[in-house]
Amino acid sequence: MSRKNSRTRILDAALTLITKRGEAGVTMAEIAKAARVSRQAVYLNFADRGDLLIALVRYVDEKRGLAQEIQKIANAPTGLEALRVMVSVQVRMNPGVWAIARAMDAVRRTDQAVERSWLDRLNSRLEGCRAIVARLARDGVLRKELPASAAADILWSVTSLRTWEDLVLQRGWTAAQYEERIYKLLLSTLTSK
Amino acid sequence: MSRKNSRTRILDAALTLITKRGEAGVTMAEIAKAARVSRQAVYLNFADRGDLLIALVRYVDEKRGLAQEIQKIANAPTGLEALRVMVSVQVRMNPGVWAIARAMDAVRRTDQAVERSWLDRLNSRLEGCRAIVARLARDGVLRKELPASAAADILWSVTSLRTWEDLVLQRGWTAAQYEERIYKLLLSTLTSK
DNA sequence: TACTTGACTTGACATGATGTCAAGTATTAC
DNA sequence: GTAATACTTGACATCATGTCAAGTCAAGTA
Repeated sequence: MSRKNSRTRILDAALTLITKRGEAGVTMAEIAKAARVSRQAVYLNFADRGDLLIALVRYVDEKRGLAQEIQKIANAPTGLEALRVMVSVQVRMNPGVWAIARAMDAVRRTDQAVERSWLDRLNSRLEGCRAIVARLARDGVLRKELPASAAADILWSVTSLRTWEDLVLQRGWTAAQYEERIYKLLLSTLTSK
Repeated sequence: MSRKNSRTRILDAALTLITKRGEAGVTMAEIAKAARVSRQAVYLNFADRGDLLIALVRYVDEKRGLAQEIQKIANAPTGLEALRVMVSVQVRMNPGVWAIARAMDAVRRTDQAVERSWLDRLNSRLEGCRAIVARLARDGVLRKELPASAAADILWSVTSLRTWEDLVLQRGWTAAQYEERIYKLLLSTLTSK
């Protein structure tokens, strides 16, 4: 068994456990057991809990093809189309990602490295939002009285995982409802009709 | 020293520590020390960590006069005014409340009682949102194509502590900017101009 | 064939937080 | 003067994290 095999087995096990049990009380020992590996093997592959989580996010991104999905947004013909595609990408990605995001959020207060990784992702999402707002502005559909930075912040916040969690997981919106209503919200908030 | 004194001293100490240090790694021993009380006194007054947190939210609500603030919303002359007052109440209350909310959110996954208390508050806020939406509908300003339940969900999500945290704490919006922009967002999303 | 190396296992250990228990002390209330 | 109340002190069990040392086992190399 090569190290690589162990490593991905551990990642898969962690992913399954955290996704299924909502992050709470998933212990390193349980992850090791689920990966059919000794607890110490986990520490040989990952420095600590935070390190495992950071690796896990990357792993999930890759597994789900995040990069390609983001490309789809950039490839949209217009700013408005980009907006629509962004919401639709979210709808597809979030169900598989939110549990790991919760887990990171829980640890980041006590783990510098996790906090950095968290802020990294946060910033790159914000960059994406700025790009879309810039396109809206170029297309001349951005509300005149709204500063671009504020528009990007709003887009970023409204399309956050947290909002999705609130509306879909808590309030029971279907994916289709979320997609349509959030798009409309963004339309009426960010654009002039 | 009566029990009541110890109890409020503990609550004040916990409030200060959690508010200052952002909830992470605030230990029962630290709280006890800050309250100049033995660690066991904490367990005599509160069953466990979760119980302390639950008591803490109530304590903060009372201290900050949450009930009166909510009354102000109900007293607003129109639905649109209620909406505005709601946002303004939020701006004033959130800074003193968010740290405790974070702490509860962190524990609720592993603590049934905390989860119940969390859902309680969540539901009562949702009720408040429904009431405002009902007033908007009665005033005839609610968007026709938007179901009241969806409107309430959106209002609830947009005015959540999380959104406030994102925009004010993370993105650095001032209180005034938050108040104005969120009100406008709600206006353009929920009402027909 | 013997030797080394890499990847892992086993089991022990230190640390730190939570929550519990038993026994003692001081203040108040009757 | 006694009993109850509200603590304090100190010990203890439990559990998760992370570390360490020694051993196994298969593959590649001399």
